[in-house]
Amino acid sequence: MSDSRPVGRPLEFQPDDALESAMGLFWERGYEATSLQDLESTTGLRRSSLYNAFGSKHDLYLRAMSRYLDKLGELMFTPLETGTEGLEDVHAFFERLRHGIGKGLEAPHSVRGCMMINGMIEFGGTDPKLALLGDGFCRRFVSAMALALRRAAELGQIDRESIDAKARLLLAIALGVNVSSRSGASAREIGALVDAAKDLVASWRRTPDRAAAR
Amino acid sequence: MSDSRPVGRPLEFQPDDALESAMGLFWERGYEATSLQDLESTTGLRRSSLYNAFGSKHDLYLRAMSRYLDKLGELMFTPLETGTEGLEDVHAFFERLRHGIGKGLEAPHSVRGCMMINGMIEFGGTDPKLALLGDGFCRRFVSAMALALRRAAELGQIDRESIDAKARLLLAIALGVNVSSRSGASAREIGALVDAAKDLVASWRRTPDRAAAR
DNA sequence: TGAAATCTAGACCGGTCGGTGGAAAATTGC
DNA sequence: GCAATTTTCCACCGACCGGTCTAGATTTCA
Repeated sequence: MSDSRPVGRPLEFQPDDALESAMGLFWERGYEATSLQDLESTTGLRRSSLYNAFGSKHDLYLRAMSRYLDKLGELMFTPLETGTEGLEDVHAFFERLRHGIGKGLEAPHSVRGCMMINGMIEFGGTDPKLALLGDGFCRRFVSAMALALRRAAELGQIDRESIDAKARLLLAIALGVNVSSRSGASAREIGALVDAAKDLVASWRRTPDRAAAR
Repeated sequence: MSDSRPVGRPLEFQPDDALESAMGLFWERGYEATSLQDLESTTGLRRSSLYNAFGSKHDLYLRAMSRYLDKLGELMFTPLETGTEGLEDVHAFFERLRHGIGKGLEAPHSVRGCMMINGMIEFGGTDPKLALLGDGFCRRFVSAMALALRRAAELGQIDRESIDAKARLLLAIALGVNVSSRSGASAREIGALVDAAKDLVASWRRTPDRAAAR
């Protein structure tokens, strides 16, 4: 079971580090616009090392995307899934969205949007493996959000009806926020959008008896 | 003032036709993934003719995008701007969105999403001219939507408050719908999303006196 | 008919693309 | 030390990239 120490010359680099910087480049420029030469210079590795470690450019991209999704999931979705506060967890999610998907993912100065969304649009169903990742991403978003909303219903904060539809609507809004972000919207604009989303969520709140609906 | 008939050999093709098919290709594949060779074969023109008529690949792309925006504006935004029905116009907008942005723009079998959104994501602020087009697109969306909502307010259908925020939220949702569409969501899923958007709009309706808030 | 103007066909350009192969370097077990 | 193994370096590959150029075809005007 224990894998023996490999024989031969040892790697001179940390594959994880290389993957991390490759991820950053793909995230910023997309797949087609990133050349092997670009990857060489930002990872500091030669082509052969990259090939040896990851296979083709496309394989490397897929690996980078998976890594991105892992991080994203932990940062954005896990809290939604494990939270116990119902609506507060949903608000917290949008608060995280406001301050940038990049937080904790080492966001650069430039705005990159969400790497998964960028990839889905660039490939547009062309690449089955990427489409699968994209599908998983959307499903996880919806299920995590629905989970939090269902908990909110249990807590009596909102109605039990049409929770899935609500979750899907929030997915669409989050997608929209990311598109806006990537296309250069100001922090103010993104902030306003997040506020609107949170208002929407707040509007689902059951009124204790009759009071202000908003 | 009257431009005289040009001297020399006349064009053997309709520039508009070429632009139309180039638009279709860029729409489907994006900018980087579309080669001059691809453009030659789908337009049926040689490089020199394309260059003669449109300049560089990038110029051609920009022209194609402008054409797309013209059509899109007329099909999607003009009705919103000239409508007189308030909320009904907004519902009609989403109904148009449901049946595909491609309608009237000769949507192909495959799903292409919105060409402008695809472009904004692919370039991500890299290209100033495209960014300008994207900005104009978003602004027009928001202003047209706000116009319709303001008319709805005048008709007493909704409150006058936070109309701009509502319009921006609807933009985010529409962006999200297009992303979902491009990344291969089924017609059913898109339909559910549009339904949720319409429900949201409907929820803004002022209750005549007390009746159902939803 | 001929000069000027414009367009088309397609060969051609240097550069870059993603990817490969081979020799040298570095480590292992023996 | 030696064979085996693996990685690194870097030159090199054919293909294709966006873009240019020239020769010849086709038109208008005189």
